[in-house]
Amino acid sequence: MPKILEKRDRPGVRLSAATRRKPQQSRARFSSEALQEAFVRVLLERGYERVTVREVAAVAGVGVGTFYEYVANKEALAALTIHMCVKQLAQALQVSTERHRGMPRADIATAIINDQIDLLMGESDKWLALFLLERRVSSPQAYRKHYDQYVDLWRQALASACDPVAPERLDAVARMVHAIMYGWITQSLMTLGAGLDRAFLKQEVLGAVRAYLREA
Amino acid sequence: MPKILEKRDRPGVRLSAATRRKPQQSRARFSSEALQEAFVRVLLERGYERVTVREVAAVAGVGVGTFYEYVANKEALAALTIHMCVKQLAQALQVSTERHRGMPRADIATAIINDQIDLLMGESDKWLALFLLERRVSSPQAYRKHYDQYVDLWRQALASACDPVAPERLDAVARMVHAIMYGWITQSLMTLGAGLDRAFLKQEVLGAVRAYLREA
Amino acid sequence: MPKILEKRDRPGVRLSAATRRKPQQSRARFSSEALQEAFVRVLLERGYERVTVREVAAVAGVGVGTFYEYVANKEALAALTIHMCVKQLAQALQVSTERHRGMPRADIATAIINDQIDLLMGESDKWLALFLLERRVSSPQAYRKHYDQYVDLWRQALASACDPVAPERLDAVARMVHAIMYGWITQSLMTLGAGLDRAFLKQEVLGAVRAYLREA
Amino acid sequence: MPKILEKRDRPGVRLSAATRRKPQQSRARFSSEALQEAFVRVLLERGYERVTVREVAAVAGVGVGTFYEYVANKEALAALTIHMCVKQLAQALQVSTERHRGMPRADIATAIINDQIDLLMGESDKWLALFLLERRVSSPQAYRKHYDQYVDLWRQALASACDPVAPERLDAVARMVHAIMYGWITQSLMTLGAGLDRAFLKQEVLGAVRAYLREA
DNA sequence: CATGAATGAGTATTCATTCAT
DNA sequence: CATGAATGAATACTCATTCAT
Repeated sequence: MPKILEKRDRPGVRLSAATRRKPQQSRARFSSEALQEAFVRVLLERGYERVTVREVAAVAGVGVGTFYEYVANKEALAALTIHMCVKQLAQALQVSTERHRGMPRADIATAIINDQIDLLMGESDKWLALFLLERRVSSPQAYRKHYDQYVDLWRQALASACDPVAPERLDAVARMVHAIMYGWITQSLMTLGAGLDRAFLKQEVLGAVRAYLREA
Repeated sequence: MPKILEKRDRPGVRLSAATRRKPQQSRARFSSEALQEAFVRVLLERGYERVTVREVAAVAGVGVGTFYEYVANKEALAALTIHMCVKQLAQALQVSTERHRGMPRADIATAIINDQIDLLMGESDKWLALFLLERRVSSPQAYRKHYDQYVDLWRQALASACDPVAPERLDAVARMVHAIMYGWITQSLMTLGAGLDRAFLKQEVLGAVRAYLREA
Repeated sequence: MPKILEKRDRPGVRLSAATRRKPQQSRARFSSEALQEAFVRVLLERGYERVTVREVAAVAGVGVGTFYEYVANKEALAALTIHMCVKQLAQALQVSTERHRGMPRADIATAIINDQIDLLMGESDKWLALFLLERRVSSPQAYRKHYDQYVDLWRQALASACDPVAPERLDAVARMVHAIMYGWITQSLMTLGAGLDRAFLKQEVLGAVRAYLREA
Repeated sequence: MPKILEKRDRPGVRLSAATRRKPQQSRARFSSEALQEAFVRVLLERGYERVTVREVAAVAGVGVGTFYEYVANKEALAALTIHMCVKQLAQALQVSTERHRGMPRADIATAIINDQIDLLMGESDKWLALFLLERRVSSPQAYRKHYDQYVDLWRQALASACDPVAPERLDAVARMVHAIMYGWITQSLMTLGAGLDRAFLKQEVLGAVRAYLREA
């Protein structure tokens, strides 16, 4: 593409050359993952509005065409990225749940909450960006899908306790526990920033959830 | 010199003629309000992405130029619309708060929650659309601004009870109560739709908040 | 016009309030002149592209409607402004010409050139702006009209000398003298800026014109 | 996903179909040149104000996107077009200059002037359009850049004569010779139209320049 | 499999101009 | 005679996506 006149730096290819993978470098095997990573990187740098397919591809070290070889489109990559992260988190919590099977519901909840907050706050920047992203792009349907997954997690957890919640209350209680937990974390992240204190986060939400469960 | 070029029905203005105000109809006095209303109407019909300035203006019964006479741009109208609704709601709750000054904190909380849910669910379609809109367009800064307003409301409410929360806990408790309330409502609205049962909503969240306040 | 949200400073109304005439202030009598002055002021401040009718009207201390009461449109005001300045200059030179009637052509030319350069360089900023403006807006027709006026001036001057140019050469010589003079001044103004040395300007062009006339 | 919405002939693309290149026709290699050519064509047809990116692209046989792939924007294309033409002309004159090195300054000047007028008047329509265009769009900076290039040409030419201009006068003389030449040609073109007589143009300006050089 | 040049639909925004008061 | 609120035509530009190589 022989440019004659220097165009002011074109939007969409603004990332410093240093951050782009060299073309031809080993990518191939997991281009989808590479694209997700690249997406998160660019997302953190610019915010969703400014993310361009060109730049994500460049950062991932592939051509634009290759981008579409692995991902249906930009929105799909956003959804996929969110989905994979959320799924990974849910799986980790699943393990946590199973390890505490048979214990009192308060202890199970405590464990899940501690684990979740540790997991999220360990990469708080990334998770904040993901929450923000989800707000922007996620449809209510997609939102609901993820949401139900977590509610289900709580349902299982609360049912597996030695002092299980009454079956007819299980659904509502699981929803509420998740609402408290998820609401508290996302809202705190958004209003207090990614740098907030992990201990504070835990202590407060544990207080609320334990109080609720005690009376549920 | 306004050209009278024949304009076959232009793409981008797809709203049925019936829904547009006749031009020259009484406007002028409250164009900003008219634009906000029109915005919500179009938002409900199409979703934010599909909202065009042209259509909002047409529905409001004004010209595009007039749109920009009253609103800086589309995004600003979205922000303004959210802002006005949220403000109105907060003011209504403020009144509610003041009416219950001096009563036990549980009663105050109950009143606020009941009022808020009634207010929201009375126009649940609109509020769902607004929540969705806020998710898409609101910056963390704007989010925080609204958020803090509500936290403040709770702070005042909890401080005005005959059994007030300990001052050193007031902030954290206010945040948590709002997190539970706001998380529960928005998440329920988004996952269960605008048609959900008002009584269920109230009963569950009252249970949680009261339990929390009892131990706070 | 009740604005609810502060719009970032609207384009078109950017001039500091101090520079605007108070409305209702004595204008009336010479609105057209006031508009021309205002136009030049705004032109100098912003460049033609950025001149808006709104601002010119504001600076002139009249309403937009009044602008159109006195001037057909923006372009017409530009043309009028140029026209009036050029005309005034030509008239001044006319006087100069007549004062030197009957003298040798070299002396007449010297006088005209000296006068013209003094006149232009006395307000070099304004004239540079006007040249620039003319370049941007003037049609070849309008250009030609002004041009011919000056050629005519030279024709009269050269014919009125005690050693007049041969009648069959008069036209061509007048054109050329004006071409040299006008080309030299405008090109120097544009490439060397409004701050250039008046003496240098005179000396060089006098040398060229005198040499030419000697052989014409 | 390019929507295949039926597009009745769109307003804003008014060029007769016959003049548009077939899409998919050989382009690619010289899109920038194709765009410049197309630009000149449309310029001649409509005048700068009426030139639209859409039409230039259509005439060049490329899509709008491709336009922006090769050119930053409309104004940049105008500047580029002027720049390339001026540069080409200057190069041709450079050659002419070098061929006459060592000859008397009058002969060198004569050669350059003859060549330049032949070159310009060979495509007088195009050059008139370009002069007009430059008037409209060129910044004083861009103007100066081109101007200095020509002055430099004259400086070299006058210095390479067997009867060179005194070094301390070289600059001023080069400026003046160019001013006479350039002023005469552009002003004649603009006031007398593209159809003027080449011989007349040459004869007059040669007379003036030779007279000047004789005394310089 | 990878590429990236070419594509064009789609929309926000400006500002000169009008005309009811 | 003056006003300025209302108007809407008109156009540049972006960037996701395709498909020939």
